[in-house]
Amino acid sequence: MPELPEVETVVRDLRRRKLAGRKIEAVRVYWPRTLANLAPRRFCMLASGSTVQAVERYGKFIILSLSNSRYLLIHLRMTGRLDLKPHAELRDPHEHVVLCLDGGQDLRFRDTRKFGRFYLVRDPAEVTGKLGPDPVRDPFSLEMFRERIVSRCRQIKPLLLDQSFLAGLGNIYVDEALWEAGLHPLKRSDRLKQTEIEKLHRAIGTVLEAGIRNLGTSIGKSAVNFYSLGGRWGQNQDSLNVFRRTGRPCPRCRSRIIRLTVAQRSTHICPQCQKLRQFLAEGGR
DNA sequence: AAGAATGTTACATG
DNA sequence: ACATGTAACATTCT
Repeated sequence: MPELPEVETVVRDLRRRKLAGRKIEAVRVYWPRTLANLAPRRFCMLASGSTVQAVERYGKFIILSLSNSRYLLIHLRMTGRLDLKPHAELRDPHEHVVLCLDGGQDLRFRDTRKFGRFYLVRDPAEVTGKLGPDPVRDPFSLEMFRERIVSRCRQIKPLLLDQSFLAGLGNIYVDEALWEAGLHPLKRSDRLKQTEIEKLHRAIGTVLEAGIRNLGTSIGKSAVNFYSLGGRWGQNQDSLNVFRRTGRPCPRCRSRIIRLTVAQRSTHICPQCQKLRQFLAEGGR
């Protein structure tokens, strides 16, 4: 269930495994709905015979540029994974799309919940065009961030999860960034003070960089977990401060972490460090 | 055994 | 138009 750092980890692994330069010789589709914009026939026709030229990322999308001047955008959604395996290896029942590459390897897309999507397009902007800035790829200036925050009147957590506002954050890193910044997830964006916006801006950079450095967050085992290529998992779970740590002490003040639901998502906060109405706790005025 | 799971979107309502 | 809430997608795990 990858967010920006997990997707970045997959992209780096694909580069390291030299996906660029390989030719797609054939395509097998076992779950057609994975293909978001094309029927399997057309997808196979267009993808087969082209060579992967580069592997990029925007937000949570993996972008493969192909030699036929088309782009394959892959979104892993909740349980999508990519793997490079020998062509001869038996297909896992959850592998829904297989790209057969030259050299005898397959790029296989495995996705238990089947939410992941492939887009094959002429222009990646057809897919990424409505996304907000990517805080790692784009220059992520405080000024621009402040402008975007203040021009909306929304609860801060759902706003940060909104990919058209900012591309790449998901449930884990939003909870972590809000804790880092000391902000309650229901705080309204237009009521954030300059210092709070600065803290949040810095916190987003910090948690994403840590996630990337730690090769992603892998909580638990089995299908409900993040794995990069070759089934390798990340280390960021050991650095989480609040996410799925209900009842454990806040690393900053030792209060017990609590769990609430915000925008249909489980949300973890320190009730002491992340107060909704700080002026009440500080004794009024 | 109901509820939750690291995501997105369509639809409804205010 | 904008904000918010709900259901749906599909499967596995707790």
